[in-house]
Amino acid sequence: MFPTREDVHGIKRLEVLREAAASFNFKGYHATSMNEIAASLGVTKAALYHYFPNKNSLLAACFDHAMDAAFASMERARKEGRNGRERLVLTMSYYVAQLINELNCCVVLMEDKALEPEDQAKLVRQRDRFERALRSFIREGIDDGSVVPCDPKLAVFVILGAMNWVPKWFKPSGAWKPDQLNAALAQMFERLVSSSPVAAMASDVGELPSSAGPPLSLSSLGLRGHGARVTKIAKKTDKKVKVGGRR
Amino acid sequence: MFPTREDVHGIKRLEVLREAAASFNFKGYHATSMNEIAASLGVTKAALYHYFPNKNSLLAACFDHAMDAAFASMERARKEGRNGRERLVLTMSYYVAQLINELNCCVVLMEDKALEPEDQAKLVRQRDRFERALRSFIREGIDDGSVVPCDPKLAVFVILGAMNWVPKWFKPSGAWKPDQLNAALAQMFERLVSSSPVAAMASDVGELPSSAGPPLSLSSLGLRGHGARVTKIAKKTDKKVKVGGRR
DNA sequence: TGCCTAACTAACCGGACGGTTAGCAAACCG
DNA sequence: CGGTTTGCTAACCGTCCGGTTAGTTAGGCA
Repeated sequence: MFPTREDVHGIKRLEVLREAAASFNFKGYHATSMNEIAASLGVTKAALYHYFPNKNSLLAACFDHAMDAAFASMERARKEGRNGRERLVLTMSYYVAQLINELNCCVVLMEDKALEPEDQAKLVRQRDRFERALRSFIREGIDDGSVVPCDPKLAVFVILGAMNWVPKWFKPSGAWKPDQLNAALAQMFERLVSSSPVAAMASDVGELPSSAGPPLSLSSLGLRGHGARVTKIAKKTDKKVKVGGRR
Repeated sequence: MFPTREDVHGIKRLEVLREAAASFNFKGYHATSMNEIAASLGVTKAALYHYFPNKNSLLAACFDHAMDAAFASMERARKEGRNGRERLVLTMSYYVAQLINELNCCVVLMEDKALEPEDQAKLVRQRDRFERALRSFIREGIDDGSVVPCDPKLAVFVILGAMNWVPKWFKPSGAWKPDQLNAALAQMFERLVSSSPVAAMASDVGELPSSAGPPLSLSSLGLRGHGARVTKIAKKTDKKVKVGGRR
């Protein structure tokens, strides 16, 4: 027996979650009806209630997933980054990569007010912990000289804002490939906080590596770039997809 | 007769709009009921329909207001800015200042999918025009040397993301005053795109000018900062308000 | 004073949506 | 094969919400 029954259940459950996450991201939680989610999956509304007890738990599961990805990314970045700045940028990079891969979209961090009080409290606790950790990366970076002196709270807000805005304009099926988005965002964040910002950035996201070597290796991100141009790599790759990356 | 009847009507209408904008911003459009808006204003739901034909037109009016502010800010910045970077940063600065003053909150640019098709089309047209103009500020800046070579589209997305995230953590009644927020954001954006980024930023937003001189003069923003620190100005001002600037 | 209109309320309507229930068909298990 | 569980559907229920309507109050104006 290849897939046991519980396996199938788990897989379908994840499929429901992905569809819900995509819809919540696209139209918003309250504007998405259970009927719509079900119809997108080719089932009826009642079927969804075999996998989630109610609509709100679906939203809570989205947030859970996102926060898990966030902390996993941070752990990985903590090990691999060699200073505060690298850890900060890598965290964001791994995070967006993971969310784009696992859910078909990326972030969901809006709509937190739609959660039940207990779920909301849990999310707030986790998110605060995450943001505090990001801020400490900044402080760490200021101390080790990799980050420019700045207000850590504000810097983190600006970066998170740019992150959470991504779903509004980026579609994995668009002209920019996920890896390019990722590299470009990292370059931006890098420049925002670096004590020695790069003197030039990719003048076209299409010029950034689409999937070169080990995903998101430090070198491919152009970290430690300083004066050297990082553009002109992988020129003219992946320009075929025409489905608009925007609207 | 001090206020004519039409004046009163207009004032009350604006009051309705402010309340609606605040609620939409805080809980989201679909999560806000007409009853709630009315109750916050001390009237009944039906009263609202004397000022707006339906709920959706309320949302459309919010977007209209925001886009008007955006274009007005851009026009002002176009005249006052001396190069592409200054025009870009000033646009954002004036924009957030105007929205915080007029509506009690700032931006609303999410929830565009909740608009009626025709309103949505109008918004999309306006927003595209605005974003294209911002991108051309970037290109202009790259040409005149004030902006680092980069992908204009991505840079604008990052900046807009940071802007539109502001309502999630900033409250005008919080510990950070609007002017401080404004100066700090400008400093961040400045650094993000400048061809010669400042070597250090305010390490605490509280250190930034709260309301010094003509609002948002270029000098007070630390534009053209380069190597000189702009912190330590107006130290220890406005630290009294205790209402949390977050949550 | 008396009329008219603007401003507002109380009560109601229809529809949509979250969630439930009953039942059916297939798969699993002895 | 027979009984039980699982996965799902069709139909339904209660509630909430956007919007309407009828009616009341108050101010402007002759």
